[in-house]
Amino acid sequence: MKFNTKTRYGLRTMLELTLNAERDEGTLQKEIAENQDVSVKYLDHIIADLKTAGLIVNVGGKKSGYRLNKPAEDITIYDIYVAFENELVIIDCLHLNGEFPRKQICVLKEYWCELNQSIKSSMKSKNLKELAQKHRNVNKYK
Amino acid sequence: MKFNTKTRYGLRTMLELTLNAERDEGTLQKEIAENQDVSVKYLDHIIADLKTAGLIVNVGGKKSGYRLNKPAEDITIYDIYVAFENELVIIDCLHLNGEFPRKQICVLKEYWCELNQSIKSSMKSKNLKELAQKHRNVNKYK
DNA sequence: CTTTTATCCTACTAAATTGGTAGGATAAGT
DNA sequence: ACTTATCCTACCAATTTAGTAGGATAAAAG
Repeated sequence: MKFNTKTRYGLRTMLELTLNAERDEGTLQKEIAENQDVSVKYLDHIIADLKTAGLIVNVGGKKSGYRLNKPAEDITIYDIYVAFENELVIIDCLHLNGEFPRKQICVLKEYWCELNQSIKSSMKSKNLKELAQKHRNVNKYK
Repeated sequence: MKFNTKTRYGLRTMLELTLNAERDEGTLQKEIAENQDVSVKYLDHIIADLKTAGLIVNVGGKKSGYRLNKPAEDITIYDIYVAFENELVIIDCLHLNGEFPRKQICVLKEYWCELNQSIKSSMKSKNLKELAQKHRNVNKYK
């Protein structure tokens, strides 16, 4: 029961882009790799996933680099999670409908469903803007 | 981000023992295996873990079999989870204190911590007695 | 007291997943 | 023309998962 490193690095990447959002240039892959202490090569995959999910874009030309593809307050932790995994499904059989072969399955399946929903909504309730604000606040006097 | 099958089978096993708690005999491994559609051999591991965790006991003698080792309302989903895994730690570095090498780590770590706590307390807030009652209620008129 | 049956315990394993690295093609800026 | 950044596909070692297998032990039944 763990989140994978892609999601974690992906979240860091997204937060970095959010913090850089106001500045003139976009953010280069190399820059992110250095700040987040991950190889450029591995970041390749992470950025590819974030792009595919439509969360970031690479604006070319002068002052090129990656930028968020929508306002930071419209990107939740769950959006970032889903960029790397499928929708959150904490036990495999959760999507199955219809027959319940085992006598206890109903009530337990219901429980897993509730937990699944609860985790999902926790992740949906936090967006990048909040995180960035909090970060700025924490680092204000340093 | 999934719960493993041991935890799922373990929970089913525990619920079955709860539902059988009032009857005279304990519950045999074989019986559980049949009801839960899992091999006796695999159940071996599951039961071993539950025993090690102190959640069940095997009472010998006449009317032998497994029983809960404490009242059903004192056993939570989280207790069962912990019988199969360690304490819930959704990202590896969560326990680290002290240095934060990356500039964003503070606020993100804080977020992961909160999520971790929230999942934990969801799991702690549901106990076997509630599940069993709900189950009985659902199956009342069948 | 022998046989059967249930539990206990250790070892093994095939398949899937994770966390990357490697190589090169492509494109674009200088 | 050269360099640098991105894009894209393939590969891989280590770990985890979801079991099976074999046999020792204990205890109940006949």
